Amino acid sequence: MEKNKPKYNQIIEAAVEVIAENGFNASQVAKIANKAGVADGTIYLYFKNKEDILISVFKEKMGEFIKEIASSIQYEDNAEAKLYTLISMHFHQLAEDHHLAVVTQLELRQSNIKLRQEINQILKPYLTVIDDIIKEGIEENIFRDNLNIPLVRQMIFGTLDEIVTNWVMQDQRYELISQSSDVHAFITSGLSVNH
Amino acid sequence: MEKNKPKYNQIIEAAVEVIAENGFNASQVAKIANKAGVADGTIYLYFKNKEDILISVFKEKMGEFIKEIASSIQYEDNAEAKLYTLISMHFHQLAEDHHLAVVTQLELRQSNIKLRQEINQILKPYLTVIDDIIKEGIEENIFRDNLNIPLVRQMIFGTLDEIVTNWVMQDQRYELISQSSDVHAFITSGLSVNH
Amino acid sequence: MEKNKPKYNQIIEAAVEVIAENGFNASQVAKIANKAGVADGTIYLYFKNKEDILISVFKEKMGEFIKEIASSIQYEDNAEAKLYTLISMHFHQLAEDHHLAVVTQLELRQSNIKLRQEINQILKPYLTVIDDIIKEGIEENIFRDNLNIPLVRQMIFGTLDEIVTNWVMQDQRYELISQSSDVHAFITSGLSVNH
Amino acid sequence: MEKNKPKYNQIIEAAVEVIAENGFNASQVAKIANKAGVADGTIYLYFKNKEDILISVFKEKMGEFIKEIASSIQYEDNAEAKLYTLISMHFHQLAEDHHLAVVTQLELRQSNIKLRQEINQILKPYLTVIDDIIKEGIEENIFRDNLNIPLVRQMIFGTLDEIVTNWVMQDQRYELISQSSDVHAFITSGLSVNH
DNA sequence: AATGAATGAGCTTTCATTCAT
DNA sequence: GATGAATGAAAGCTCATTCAT
Repeated sequence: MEKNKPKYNQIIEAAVEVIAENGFNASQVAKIANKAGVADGTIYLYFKNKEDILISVFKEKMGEFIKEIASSIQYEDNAEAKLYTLISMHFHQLAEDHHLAVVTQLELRQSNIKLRQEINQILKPYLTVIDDIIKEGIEENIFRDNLNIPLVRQMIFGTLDEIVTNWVMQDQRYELISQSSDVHAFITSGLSVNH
Repeated sequence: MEKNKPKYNQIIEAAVEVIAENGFNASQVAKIANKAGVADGTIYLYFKNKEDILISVFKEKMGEFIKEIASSIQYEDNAEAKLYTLISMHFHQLAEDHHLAVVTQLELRQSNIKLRQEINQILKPYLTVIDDIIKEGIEENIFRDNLNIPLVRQMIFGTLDEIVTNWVMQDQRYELISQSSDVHAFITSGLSVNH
Repeated sequence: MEKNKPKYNQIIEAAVEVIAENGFNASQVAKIANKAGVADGTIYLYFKNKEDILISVFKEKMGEFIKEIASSIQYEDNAEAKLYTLISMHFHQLAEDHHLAVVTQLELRQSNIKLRQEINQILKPYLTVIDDIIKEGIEENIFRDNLNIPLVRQMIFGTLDEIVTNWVMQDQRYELISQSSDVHAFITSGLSVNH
Repeated sequence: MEKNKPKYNQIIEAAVEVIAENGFNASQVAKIANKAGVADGTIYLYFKNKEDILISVFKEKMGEFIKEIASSIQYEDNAEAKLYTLISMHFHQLAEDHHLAVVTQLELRQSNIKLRQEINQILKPYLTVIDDIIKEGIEENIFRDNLNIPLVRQMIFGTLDEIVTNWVMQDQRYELISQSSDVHAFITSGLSVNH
């Protein structure tokens, strides 16, 4: 897969749009090809099959998503600040890109188990970022040192994910980003050492 | 929909098994009919279409799920105890029913948006139960009084849901129920007044 | 495969016609279904897949072909007479059924190796009939007793098959059946004890 | 068709190998180009289309095949000896070249009628060689003078062809060349005057 | 002459749903 | 009410061929 070829990116972008507009099951390869301005067969020069398009969409988009967050938090100097940045950037990036939000929160969940496991692999670096913040908080003596890290990570990710999914399912009728503070307060309360 | 007819329940039970065993996409109406011991056409005497089977499955199973929890928490006498019971029963019921856990956490998510919105409607009573616990906690002066209730509810539900989904996707290789205390501690720390 | 259902036979007959008219490669399932007067999907109630149609066509037709020959030769009372009947009936049956001749001599040869091996299995009973005639001729002291039976059988079958194929490929412009005597003379000369 | 260019022959040789290894239907132009070490498009500088490659393969290979036989028999001084040489060389050449045997006996038969008619044209010189032997045998008073020459030629060619095809389809598990004597004996008995 | 990226027509098979019995 | 044979629309993928470079 030659990712620097322009057609590769055309197809990825077209796929995001088509999936967001038509839903996962109604996203025929022909529709994606048409929106990308290439022939059906061209898709198969860049992707192994339809599933490969979907995985690649998620990989590319999630890669950018994580990179943005990772590069933003590196300048924050404690775990609480990093967590706040992670939460607000998580909300921010999805609030900014309507298609992406629909695709990640709703459409990609409709894939089969095998595909979801691949998606989980792609998510791992993000989960590692969360883990690292928790560990740093423990070292900084901000968070309790008896935390079950995988469990805490699931709680954090589950919270963020559910909030975004709800927001998307309610047609994004309310302000997502402004909830960052409340969410951050909730999570840090749950993790903090009792002073 | 004549729900007291025995065939209705046969079909519902068959559907849960077939979906759990074959996955959402490979759950043909013919397979469900076969497992239920009825003819394909008979399905359509009890359900409008395939989607209606799935919604009904979720409605029936979720109804029982919520009823169990609601009846258990009514005897607890404060919000923290109720929350603990809700968490442990949530985990308990899904840990006990392997098929149900797979169907609710993985398979039903593969449905389209329209179906998922119907599922969300069915979930509402459960979310109301959570809301009521939060409100009670505020009244009892156990939880802070400035909580954004819908947001808190999303965080609680998101946390529980993500933890169960993770557990199912890892083939239920670890003990789910024993995590109740940690999860309860995390959530109540996030909500409590005194820290 | 329920062979007494009328649709099964409709499809077999339609398949022979469609293959004879359009050739093997241009014989779409849709064309066969159309000619048989059934829906495309109905084909798959009676046949596993397209290849199964072709094998079944050959099996059914070859079954009749062999049965006719076998029942005709049983009343002949020596190997030479039996061989003559076999030759003339072989020619006769294919000369009578234009579609069948095209399908067996030309179209079915275009199948892949796997299919051809299945076809060879179906042919076996016919080859056994030939073998039995040779053996009988040896016992009757009409044919030489040092014959390599598999080789002789291949020579007989190869001769008949090539003659029919030539006749079909030349658009059946000459009389096939009338060649029976010459062919019979050639073969028996090759097999006879030298008197 | 510039047949003396090296790429022409590279493509022909590659085609024989690819067809023998993959079967007729799985022999994509791209595979042949790849094995020949040329670009897909280059194929079309030397051949009109895919069918033209196949016809050319047969033409080239059959040309050599016939030339070998024709030059060998010219030194034999009677029809019986010539026939023996023809039979043994027919077997010998195919037994020596595994790929060629598979391609001529199995794979090229899977082509459509039009292609097979072209192949038949290419075979004509070989059939003429057989005809000439028969005529010579009649003149030499070795063979009967009332022979139907085209029919006899079909019987001879059909016999040889069927024997080779059988041998190829049985994975060449037995010795082909050693059958020459039996086959020769069978055929000459069928043709000879004196019995 | 040579390349190889791009094209797009073409076809088997599945399965939710119907309806005559 | 119950059946299950029949329906037919729908879509992913392949591959021979082209043509701009």
